[in-house]
Amino acid sequence: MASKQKTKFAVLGLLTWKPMSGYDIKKMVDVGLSHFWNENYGQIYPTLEQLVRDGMATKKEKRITGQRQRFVYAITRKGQRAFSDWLSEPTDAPIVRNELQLKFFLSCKLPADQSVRLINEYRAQQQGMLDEYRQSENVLRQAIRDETYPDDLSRIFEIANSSDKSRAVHCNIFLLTLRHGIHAIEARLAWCDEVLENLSR
Amino acid sequence: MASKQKTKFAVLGLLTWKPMSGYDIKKMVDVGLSHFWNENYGQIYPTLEQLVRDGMATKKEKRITGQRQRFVYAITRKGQRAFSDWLSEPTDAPIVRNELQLKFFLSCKLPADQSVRLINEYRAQQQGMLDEYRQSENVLRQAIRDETYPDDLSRIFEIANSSDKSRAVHCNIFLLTLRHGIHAIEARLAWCDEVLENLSR
DNA sequence: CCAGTATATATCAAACTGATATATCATGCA
DNA sequence: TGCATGATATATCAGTTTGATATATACTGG
Repeated sequence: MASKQKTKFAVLGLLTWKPMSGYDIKKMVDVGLSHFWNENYGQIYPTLEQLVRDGMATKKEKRITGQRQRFVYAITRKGQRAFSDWLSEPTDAPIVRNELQLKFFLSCKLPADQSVRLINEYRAQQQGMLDEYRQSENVLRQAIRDETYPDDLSRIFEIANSSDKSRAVHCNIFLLTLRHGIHAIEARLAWCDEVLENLSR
Repeated sequence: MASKQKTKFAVLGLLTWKPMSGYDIKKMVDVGLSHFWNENYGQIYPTLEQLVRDGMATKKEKRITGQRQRFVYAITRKGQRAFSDWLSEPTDAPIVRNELQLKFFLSCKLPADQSVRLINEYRAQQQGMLDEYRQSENVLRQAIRDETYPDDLSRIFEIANSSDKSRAVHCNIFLLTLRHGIHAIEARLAWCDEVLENLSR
């Protein structure tokens, strides 16, 4: 198999922001990238080891007194080059796995109320996600406008960086990618309405 | 591990339409479900065997003279029940892996023209897909309106079913799920414009 | 009659997933 | 003070999934 190893570049990319531990990386992905990406420990830790072996990252134990053992990884020049090369390579089209679409598609021979039920559940699920995203959006917009970084965000930025200027940049990129997620959900909701109308005819 | 085995239900669901071979199933997924699902032979053939072992499908060799060996699988009562049960179970939220979003996110510290280049490429890629989808949409809409099924579609429906009434139902479900894909792409294009505007400020 | 393509089944190493095991430190509260 | 709960942190692994490839037959046009 040709292998894609996107994880490698995701990790490398995050390390260009600042040195991190495997745990930090996981949290970063879960908090900030979850609507378009995911990684898991089973992938992160071996990748980190591999990066060290390939000379793309260095591993250092950071034991702050009275704190748990931490291994912090930093990107090397070679790693930066590999990351940069990857950015210029052709980008795969988005990959989607939508279980609802599958169920809906496969139910077309069944009574219509079955399909309506599926759509209504999907609608509710997506609306719930939209509410959450909108809340995050408001927090981010306010932070950017006021140049203040409330507790909700401090956690993320503690990891991501320190300086106020970096915070602004980070807030902005979080907001921009979140907007992608919001657009995607709104599209799904619009589709639900369209289908519901089609089914009621 | 708890195992998901969605493939099992995807296969079962397609077999509720009509008996098919592994090859048929793969083609069906590639042609009609590709914008929200994918399966591969490495998953389909073992799943088919497993379904037979579990008494959820039957395997029959259909050797039409002068044609290649074919194993056609049909769903059993037990299989139908399993499929029906799955439909009622909670549905996973859509899973997305968007490499462009990842690159864009990770590039926020680099010069803005890098980001602009990424977005422009994404835009072009998505616009290309939209053109294809729109073309399929037109074919499907025309087929439904005129109750005629042109060559483009005959291939799909040869697999999917025979009667004209079933064709209409199939055309409709293909159209409805295709609409989901179109909404999704339009949302991505709208996001591109939004970001481009943000970056130029 | 031959090359290229479509049909069709099958397999496998490599990669990925999600859950779990282990351990340390912080916090509140009874 | 002790003790449950939760956050921090690293690590592993069985079970799943992926994508590529091997094999073979039939069809199609030049």
